[in-house]
Amino acid sequence: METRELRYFVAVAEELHFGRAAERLGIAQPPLSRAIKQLERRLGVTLLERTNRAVALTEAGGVLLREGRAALNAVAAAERRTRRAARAEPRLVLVTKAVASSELLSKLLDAYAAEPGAIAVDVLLCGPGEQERLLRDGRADVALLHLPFDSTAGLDTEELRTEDQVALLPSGHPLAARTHLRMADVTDLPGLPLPRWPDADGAYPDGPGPQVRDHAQLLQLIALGRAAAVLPESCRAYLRDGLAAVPVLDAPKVTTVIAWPPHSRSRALAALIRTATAL
Amino acid sequence: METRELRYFVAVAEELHFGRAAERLGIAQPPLSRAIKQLERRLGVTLLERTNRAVALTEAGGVLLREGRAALNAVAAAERRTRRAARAEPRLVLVTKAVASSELLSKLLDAYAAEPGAIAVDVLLCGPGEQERLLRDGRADVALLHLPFDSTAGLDTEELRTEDQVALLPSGHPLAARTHLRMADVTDLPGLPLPRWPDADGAYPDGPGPQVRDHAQLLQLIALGRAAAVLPESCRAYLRDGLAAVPVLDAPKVTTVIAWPPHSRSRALAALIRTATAL
DNA sequence: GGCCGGTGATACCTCCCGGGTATCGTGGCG
DNA sequence: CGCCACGATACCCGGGAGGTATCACCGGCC
Repeated sequence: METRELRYFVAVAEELHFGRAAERLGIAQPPLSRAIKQLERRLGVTLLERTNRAVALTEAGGVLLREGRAALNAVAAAERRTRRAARAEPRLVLVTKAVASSELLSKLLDAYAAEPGAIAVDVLLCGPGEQERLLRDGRADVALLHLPFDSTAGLDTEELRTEDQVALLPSGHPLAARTHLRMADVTDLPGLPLPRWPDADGAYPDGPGPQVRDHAQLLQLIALGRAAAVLPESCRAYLRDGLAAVPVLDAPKVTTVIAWPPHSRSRALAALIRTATAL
Repeated sequence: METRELRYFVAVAEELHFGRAAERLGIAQPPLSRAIKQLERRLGVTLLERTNRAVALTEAGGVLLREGRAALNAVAAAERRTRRAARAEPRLVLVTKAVASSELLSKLLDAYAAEPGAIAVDVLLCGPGEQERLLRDGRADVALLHLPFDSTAGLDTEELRTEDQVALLPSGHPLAARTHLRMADVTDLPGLPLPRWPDADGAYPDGPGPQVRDHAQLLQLIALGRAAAVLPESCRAYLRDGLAAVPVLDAPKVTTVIAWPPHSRSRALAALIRTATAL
């Protein structure tokens, strides 16, 4: 199976429309029809159910869509990492959520920079759930993830530290004076809904809370008395006027892990991971 | 990058010889030279250092070899899983080491078979270290692995149970009468070396011990007084005349995990995993 | 109910590129 | 010094990927 065939199939499977898929691929519709048919013949498998008005995935087609995307990611990652390896001065790309503990990160970067043979590290900040994709398709080398929120499926990881969570509230709020809270106290505050983050495809789930895209927005909304949030303890570093943090006793512990694609330990990456676990 | 180019490059990178690589690929040498050169031009990266007598990988070439193998595996897995998904009656393929605890496995298979909607499970036995490859290239759906021996890099896992290790000795051996042992007692027994297992590419590492390929061979060798081994406790199930098992107090605990490729949870696989964790 | 429009399939052409054979260039080695 | 091993180059051929034109099918609509 050639990657060209996979790209074509994934396009059709996503659009469920040969014409639009062909346009997206920058080719005409007939060659696309032919390519898909040839792919089906070579596999000996029907991937798409075509009625004259609609295209639908078969069971096997669904499998190939899922697996094909992963395979295309792997190919793209191979290409990107090869290109990057050839650059004159190698760099590491570390990706983490914008919300993450900047204190741990800066300690890590400082400690790594002090290592002999350390190379430059680019820090990439992204929204939640995006890190895994960036690692997978080769745009990033290593990530800081937060369990249990992020999935480590298909990655190698080392635990760095575990912390409790606190509720971030407007400082004037009655609960802000309490010494501790429970999840039940925070989940259903009148007028203070928990915010909604965009999911993998950039859409927001339904619900009451305000839509937020980054950490600054979130803090602003909380300070304005329009939202509350439960965040790892280290977010206390971001406390400022108008914000209060109160421990939430029964919130799940948050574990920060360093994660990297399996089998991709270059010397530089190995050194960074060693530094991180030694912190 | 097309999979054809990747296959060609991997062949050359492994052989470090255009002629042999071409032969392996079933094509002539000139088109192979051309294809590699074209790949290098398109990537803008020198992958191979050719002197007139020898071919060597560059840094970037090494990266592409590693990543390219992974990508080719992913493509092959997509193809195999699609073919399998199209078969009339779906089956699950479970792979485990031949050495593994047959008792846990048979409990798992029985429990799963009793589930509503259970499908047939093929059990594949293989040598150590082979499981990951089988999962990765789509020949298997799920594996039983043993930490810390097997790598779970790039797989999703759930822990099933943890057990101590015992030394398997010929029953006539002086140590066989002891109530317990330490690793130091076992690693350097005169005349009873630990066996050598083949590694990923089928070759045996250098060393004194006899070469073994499967569990039956190993037991036979131990019973014959030609080897000793340290194995998980559950291997007591295989004890027979001529064999004795003695606990090894400071041997690392062995954790059996069920592992599967990330993001590939079909309904049947999810049910099997649920059954396993509920055992 | 016949016509239209949207959609995928077919027919047919072109041209690129992947593959083959023959040969060259070069450096190591006897 | 000449042979040989090996990768590069030159050149040719055929298949197949891609394009255009058109067909076949069917749902909807007046």
